Amino acid sequence: MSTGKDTVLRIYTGYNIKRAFNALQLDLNTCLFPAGLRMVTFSVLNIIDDNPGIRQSAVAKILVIERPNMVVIIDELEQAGLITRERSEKDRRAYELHTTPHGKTRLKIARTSVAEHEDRMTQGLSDQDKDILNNLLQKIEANGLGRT
Amino acid sequence: MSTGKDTVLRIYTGYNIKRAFNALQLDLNTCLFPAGLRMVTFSVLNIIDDNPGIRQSAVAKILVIERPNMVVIIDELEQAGLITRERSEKDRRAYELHTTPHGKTRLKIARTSVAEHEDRMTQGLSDQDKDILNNLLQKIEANGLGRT
DNA sequence: TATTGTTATACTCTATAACTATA
DNA sequence: TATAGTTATAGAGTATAACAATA
Repeated sequence: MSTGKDTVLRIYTGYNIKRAFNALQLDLNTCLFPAGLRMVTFSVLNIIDDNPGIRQSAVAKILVIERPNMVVIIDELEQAGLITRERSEKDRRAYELHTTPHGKTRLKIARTSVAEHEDRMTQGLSDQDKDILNNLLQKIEANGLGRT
Repeated sequence: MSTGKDTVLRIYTGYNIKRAFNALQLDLNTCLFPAGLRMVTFSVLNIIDDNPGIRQSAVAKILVIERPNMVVIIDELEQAGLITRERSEKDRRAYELHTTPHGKTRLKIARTSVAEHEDRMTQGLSDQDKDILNNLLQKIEANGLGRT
């Protein structure tokens, strides 16, 4: 049946997730741009700030990023003066990552922008709706990871 | 507060959507591989089958794909013998796209695989849960598109 | 002039193999 | 031998500019 629309695909949860994610990512990157961050650098900065001294490989594991790709992300954050990379005393192969004061300030600014972005993207959703949504999304993720 | 996890990011709907989407896409592409399709070619084939004679630019608009990128996707589907590309009589600039019998057979097989994939990914979700999820995702998408 | 499809191109994201230095 | 970080590289996916044919 011809509809001229994407009705055939709207039955799929996967399609709806992709469309929502694309719209959301566009808005997020726009709102992070003034802070000099992207979705991935914002995520990494958050993880480092929440886990002082964490290693690159641990960040990579948490965010499911390949280690080679993590290197350039860490480079970018270090060169921007947002994090420090210091050799571990206990394991001289590894680096310990910390947010700088500048990084903490930047993170605070970025979090404010992201909070506004989240409010904008979840307009019309109640707090209960948001909880339900996050819960259902995490169930889907868990169903997928069970297959890895 | 150090948790060693991604708790700081789990408060964001955007992060949960990204994680769910990544898990879902991995599973989908694996399940579409035997049918010789990817997420995007499956989507395009569905749109063409649902809208016989549709133009490339219309498919691109529906799926939010740039026209130059659509060309190679249409090439791929045509070379696989799944669709035909015929000059429009009414507008000699445009092509009219149709699924071939082979394309319809392939689509049927792929839809069965994708249905299994969707069941797998939404395991533990009731029919009502799925409706709620799709509804909330479409609201988020609409909130984003309002900003374009 | 504007539009359809195209080519060329470039930039991001992602994934793998192989190296080094340490363990 | 295994691991942390790195380099090089290749494949997707995505985005823009400019062109030919047609409207």
